[in-house]
Amino acid sequence: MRRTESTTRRVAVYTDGACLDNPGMGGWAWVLPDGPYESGFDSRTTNNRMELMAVIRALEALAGFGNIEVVTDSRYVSSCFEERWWEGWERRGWKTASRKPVKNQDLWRPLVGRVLDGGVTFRWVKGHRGNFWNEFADSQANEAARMQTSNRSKIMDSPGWEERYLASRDAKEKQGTPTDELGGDPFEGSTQLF
Amino acid sequence: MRRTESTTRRVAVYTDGACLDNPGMGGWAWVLPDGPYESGFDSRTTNNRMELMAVIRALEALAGFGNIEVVTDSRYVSSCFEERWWEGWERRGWKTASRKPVKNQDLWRPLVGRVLDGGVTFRWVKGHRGNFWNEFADSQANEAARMQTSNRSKIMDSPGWEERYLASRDAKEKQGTPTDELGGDPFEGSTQLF
RNA sequence: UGACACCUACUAAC
DNA sequence: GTTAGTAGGTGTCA
Repeated sequence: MRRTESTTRRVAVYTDGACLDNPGMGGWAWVLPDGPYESGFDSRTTNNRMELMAVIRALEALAGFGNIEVVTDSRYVSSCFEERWWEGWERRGWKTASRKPVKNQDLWRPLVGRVLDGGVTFRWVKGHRGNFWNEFADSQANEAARMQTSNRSKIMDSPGWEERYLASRDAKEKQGTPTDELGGDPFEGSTQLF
Repeated sequence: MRRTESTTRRVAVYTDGACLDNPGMGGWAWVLPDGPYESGFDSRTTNNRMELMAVIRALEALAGFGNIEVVTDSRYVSSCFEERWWEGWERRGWKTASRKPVKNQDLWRPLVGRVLDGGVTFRWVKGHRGNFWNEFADSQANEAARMQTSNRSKIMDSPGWEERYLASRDAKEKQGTPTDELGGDPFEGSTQLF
């Protein structure tokens, strides 16, 4: 089941979760820079579950891409893979280092499985530090939590949108407008296509 | 060192701090209703330090009163005593609940000490909600911050002014003009004596 | 003990 | 609408 790397081009997806009153009303969102995004909510959840949901739903929606970089501001999410927490969990039968059951296993188990299938990497960015797409995902997750509403870009209903997204992204990068870097204004010289 | 309650009559002192650009140019002020007031400034400070300074300088200037009610609109100040934050700080060696050093210890430590000596209580009022003396203190603190100047009522140089303040306040209250209540205009039927 | 996130509250400003 | 100064807390892991 291991996927071939670079059958498709790499995409970076920004994910974030929000939770009012933690535990409380939650929201999650993922977004492709200058591309489609999706958000959802839960009426009673935790911040960490929403961070996980954002990643899980992103990987589902982006199944058409072979190489996905998940950008999150949650160490809870990124460290699981970057520091290989999941190896200890499996070795100990899904117990933490202090021998208590790992929380949120209903979300962690499928996610770990999907990541082991390959084609998924993680990048951590500090939250609220001016990373435009991280903050965009944050605002979408917050709106979803606050309004208890979902959003989904219509473009994802039309087949082949992945190739068109990659093409438009490459065109913009040739113009010298990187869509994936910290600090730069990704709207500069570009149009929101989706 | 615990003071005897009601050796002297109770006074309410309104304190406030202001800060332009936080951190930036700051000012503080305290005021006794229809009585003396004092203000001061700092060229580079924070809003919270100015709120603390207002209380500290008030308690110094009002040492002649045995029972002082400090009226502030800062939860940062009032909650320290009303919710006993200081107990946790001392228990944890002046660390916050998240194990980081308590900020502004140079101001907090002497203030906590003074309050523990007794005769000081706190009352919180919401800022900018029409409490006349809170807003008066606010305007004095703002002027001090903006002009970087100090003010101090001359009456405080004449000995025994405390008793005269209490007498004049009681006379006004007999006229039915409470000087210490929210919403009422304390200038109604009264003259600024100091 | 550390880290990150998610909040809640008040104030101060822009 | 935004940011900063500050505290209290929970969600989670090593």
